[in-house]
Amino acid sequence: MELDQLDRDIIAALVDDARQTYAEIGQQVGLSASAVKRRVDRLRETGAITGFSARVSPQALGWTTEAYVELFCQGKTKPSDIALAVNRFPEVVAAATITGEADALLHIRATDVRHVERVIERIAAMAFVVRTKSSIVLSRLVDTPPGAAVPEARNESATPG
Amino acid sequence: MELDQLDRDIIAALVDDARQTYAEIGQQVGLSASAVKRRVDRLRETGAITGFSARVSPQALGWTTEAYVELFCQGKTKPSDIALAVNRFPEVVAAATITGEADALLHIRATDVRHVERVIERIAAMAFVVRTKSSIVLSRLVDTPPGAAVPEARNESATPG
DNA sequence: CCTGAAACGACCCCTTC
DNA sequence: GAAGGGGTCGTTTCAGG
Repeated sequence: MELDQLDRDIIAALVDDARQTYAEIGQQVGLSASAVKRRVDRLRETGAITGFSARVSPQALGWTTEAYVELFCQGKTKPSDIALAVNRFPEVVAAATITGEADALLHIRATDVRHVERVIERIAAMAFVVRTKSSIVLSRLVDTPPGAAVPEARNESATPG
Repeated sequence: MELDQLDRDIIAALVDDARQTYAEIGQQVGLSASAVKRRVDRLRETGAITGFSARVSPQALGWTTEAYVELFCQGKTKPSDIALAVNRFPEVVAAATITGEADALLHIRATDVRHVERVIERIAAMAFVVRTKSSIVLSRLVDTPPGAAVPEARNESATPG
């Protein structure tokens, strides 16, 4: 589907604060409340906006430790096998198959380092896993709520330096 | 701060759908709408809930490609230096310093592989960067909206297998 | 523009320390 | 008897058509 600048502005506004009223969004983007609502409804129907969610502080919920784990799997392991397996761990908040030496990269959130260790232990014990390589997160530098940036506008990135 | 089970249930409900009415949430958790609102207000004040956001489909916005990039930096590079530098790239949606060989891990979203390449090129050109090691994401297996799980309840993970 | 509904604040009640 | 948390009600504002 096609998104114009107004759609992108509306999305950016909703990513910033999903509880704004349509009138408030309208003021920001230069539309009436009704027009904004029509566009938001359309954006939801077309799947550009998939829902609305509360942003929570993992720390406040007790998730103080995170880690990235590279997964090295047996030759014939299917991505769907990995997906099925890691989905059973609530601690695995993200996972993807990747290029390079490892087959997959997992992002884990846990209550402490000991907890991370237990989860990795269990994952490593799965049949198709040959070995794992973990990195504990020391400090988070960036954690962007996605969707604010605008690829099509060709301002792909600032030009640092 | 202290979170009881009611707070956790309310958070889970809001993570699932931030646009539910207080009355609806109240039905789920067993409270009146007013009581829910009071708790939500408190959760926001204390920082457990940091805001409300629209969930967007990166694909629909044109971000079809992602990559993870390990950063190897010069000996005396400070985390804040890395943070400052990578924050200028809207394509860097997450970054953290980590244990292991690499100093930091970046998560990049871009419009296509060529775009990823350009961003990595620019990052690699930064003064403190010695080298980079990139992995393109082939397929995303898990992408959890964080906050649904409940660490304190001691159901740390399913027991797969 | 109009209607129904939700948010919001005020007030009272109950419990607990 | 003071403080914290919950329920009820009335008013205002927003969503939705």
